Amino acid sequence: MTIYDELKARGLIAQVTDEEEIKNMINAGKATFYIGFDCTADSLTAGHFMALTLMKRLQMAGNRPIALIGGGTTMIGDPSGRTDMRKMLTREDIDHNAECFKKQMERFIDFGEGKAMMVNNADWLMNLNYVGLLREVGACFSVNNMLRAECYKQRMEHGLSFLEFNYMIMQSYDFYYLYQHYGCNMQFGGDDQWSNMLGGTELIRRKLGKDAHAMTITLLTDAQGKKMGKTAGNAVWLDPNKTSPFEFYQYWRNVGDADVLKCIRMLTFLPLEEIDAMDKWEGSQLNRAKEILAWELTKLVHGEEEAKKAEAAAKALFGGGADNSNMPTTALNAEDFTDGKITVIDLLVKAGLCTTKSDARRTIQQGGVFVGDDKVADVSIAVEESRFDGDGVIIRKGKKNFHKFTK
RNA sequence: GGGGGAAUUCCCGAGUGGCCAAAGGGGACAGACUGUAAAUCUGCUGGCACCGCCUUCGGUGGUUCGAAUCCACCUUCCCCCA
Repeated sequence: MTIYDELKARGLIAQVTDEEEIKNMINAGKATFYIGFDCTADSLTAGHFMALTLMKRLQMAGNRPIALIGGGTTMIGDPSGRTDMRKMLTREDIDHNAECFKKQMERFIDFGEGKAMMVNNADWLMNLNYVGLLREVGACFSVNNMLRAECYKQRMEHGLSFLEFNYMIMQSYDFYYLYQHYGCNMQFGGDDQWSNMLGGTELIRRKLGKDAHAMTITLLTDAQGKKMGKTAGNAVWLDPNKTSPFEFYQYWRNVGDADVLKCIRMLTFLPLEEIDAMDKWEGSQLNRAKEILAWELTKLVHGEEEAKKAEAAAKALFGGGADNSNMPTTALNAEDFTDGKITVIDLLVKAGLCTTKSDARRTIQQGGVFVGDDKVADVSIAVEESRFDGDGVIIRKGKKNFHKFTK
């Protein structure tokens, strides 16, 4: 099976500029393509992960990826699909974030000799001269067309600043620049980037009279149409310090029935035949598919060692096993106790299971807290210091949140 | 440049002098039912020393016994005219 057919079979392709051209190019391993990543935070997210896997798939097929870190474009802020303006980041923050991105990508993509490269658009965008840029590319953009672009739609209702309006031009310039300096003939990106990407192919055509191509990746959405890779508004991070491997594993272990196969297909490297076989699974059988999904992704992102631990911890908690050695754990010391005791409320807050004492109190009142196997019946209950000896005490909030305390 | 309007708790959005920690919806969280799923139902959703107290309604000052509500100035945004 060719790489293009595989991408298609996995449901990864959303839109393409010229299917035949693109198919031939990537199947032959002739493409030098780029994907841009704006560094708005200090870690990549599950959303970026899909782009990285695509990069890897194409790399394995012999194509040459360019990972573009958006040190320059992040100074502007992409308005695509957003209802409000992004917070302005300082140059220092952006540089720091770019550095973090770089480290995470290196673990995933082989940047060895001639295999792939990484560039930062701050290197060329930051030195642009306003009038010079306007004269160079300004005439190639039609404001009429730009205002019609899908990516600005939402912003036309709430207001779009001139700063952000220029984002498309910056991204187009990137493509134009990479085409000339690195022979980059294709751009990939999330489907929300489509209009920005076309800006680039258009610019290349007008300035250089050459064809460059663009292809977007299907956005990973759940059955309700919501973007996946987020919990309660927070991203699922690839940085283990921001989202622990266990939490990461649990996120995928908990996806809805309707979404498991789609996720496996789009995100893992399992052979398609194997996935097609799973397609027949139904009902509680799908739990097995969820385990596979969580295992595969955790392994890819955090390594086999961490994936094993996360899986073992999950089995211990939900499957009744005894191994709880990998549970998030906090060690208490003498100051934490008053009169040889510590209240359950304090434990909940300390563990981060509850954000405030009021939150902890409420959760207890609703019967959602357990110490060991015992339901906490009253908000004033405290735990004796001696119980923390040995294996420690496991405190649970709701069905899925655990924390172990030791001394 | 001129005129009009808006800013409320995680989000949307009611609230025009005391009955406001602030309606309603969404989301989140907890309970029941389950398969660590979905749907559904119930509870809950500022903080704390929790029958009480404290801090919030873009910002700063003011009027008043009392302000999310009135006044002044400021900031940001939207709309119309140029």
